[in-house]
Amino acid sequence: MQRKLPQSNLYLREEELRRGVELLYFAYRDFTSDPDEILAQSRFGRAHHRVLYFVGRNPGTTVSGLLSLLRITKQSLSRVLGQLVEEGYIQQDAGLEDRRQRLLHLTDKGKAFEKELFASQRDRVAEAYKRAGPEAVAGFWEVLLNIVDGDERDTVLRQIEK
Amino acid sequence: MQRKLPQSNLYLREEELRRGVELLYFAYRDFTSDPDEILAQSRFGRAHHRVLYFVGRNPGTTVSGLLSLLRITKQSLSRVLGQLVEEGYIQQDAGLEDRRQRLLHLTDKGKAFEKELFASQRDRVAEAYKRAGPEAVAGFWEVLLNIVDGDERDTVLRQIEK
DNA sequence: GAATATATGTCAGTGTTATTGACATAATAT
DNA sequence: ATATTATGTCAATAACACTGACATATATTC
Repeated sequence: MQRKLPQSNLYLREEELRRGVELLYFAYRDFTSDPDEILAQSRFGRAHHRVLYFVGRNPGTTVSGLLSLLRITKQSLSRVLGQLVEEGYIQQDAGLEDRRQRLLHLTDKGKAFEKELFASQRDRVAEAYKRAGPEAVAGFWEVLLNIVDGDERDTVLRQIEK
Repeated sequence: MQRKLPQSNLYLREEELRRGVELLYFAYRDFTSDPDEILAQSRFGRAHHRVLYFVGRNPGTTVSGLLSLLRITKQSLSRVLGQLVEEGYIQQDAGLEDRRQRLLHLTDKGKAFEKELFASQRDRVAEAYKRAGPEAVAGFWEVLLNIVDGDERDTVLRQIEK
């Protein structure tokens, strides 16, 4: 746990906080540029990537499951998901117990594309982990998890522990 | 430095990499939602926030300085910057040595607004730092810096050490 | 069985942020 | 004088998100 800082260290504290804000901005900017380059060659964008990614990680999830995980509207998802289904990246099956539901799965084509997109980020993150070392990586996870909304941490933990 | 993992740990490694990808996604999503809420009450968006932020951090920077830091096009910046100047958040002065340049500064109004926007993220990040502790924070910085493009790390370091 | 709720889909309109390409102006450098 | 640089601007386009309204099929409840 962090020791209480004396008041006189408020200036230093602000610098540390701005450092976090800025590193998050720059890291996220570069981290998303890898898949963006691949996506630019197709008619897909970042939103399609997110859907492919989370359907891949949660096979059999439903439309509303995706909606609450991604926190976008049904109309936004509908366009993106519709294109992915139409072009054969995602397969929809009627729910077994509740036939109103659409259970979502990646097709082989979808799996291959997701793998390619993930690989571009995997290499960057793996290299960063290697350079920073395992203890830094643990701190990286810890701080990021605490930046997530308090009432969403359980959802995120369930997701990353799959 | 990370020890070499045996081949049999490749599965674990992929889980660790996906954890980083997912935490970055969720943390960034919530981290940007704070200023977004404030911005939604004005006619400004996330792009305006970034310009306010980096002009505030680099008083006297030029248009091309901002362009290379933010990596957007002149046309995209032009619209956003123009609105901020017109509404009195940013002041432009002709360069002292090169009068073609526009040296950019926040006005008092701009400083106040930037402060309000930053406060919303500061509280979130400060709380996360406190919960995770100083060692985790150091790891958080280290990994994020290594996620940034190699050829941009110097630029980012110069920025965060201001 | 009828009424209500849920899961999903769809239509029309809007706004923000970004892009590219072309061209213009003013100031500096050669 | 000419070329280059820093900035600004116009027009067109695209991705991604939003709201509001309405439709359909299936489940649940009274």
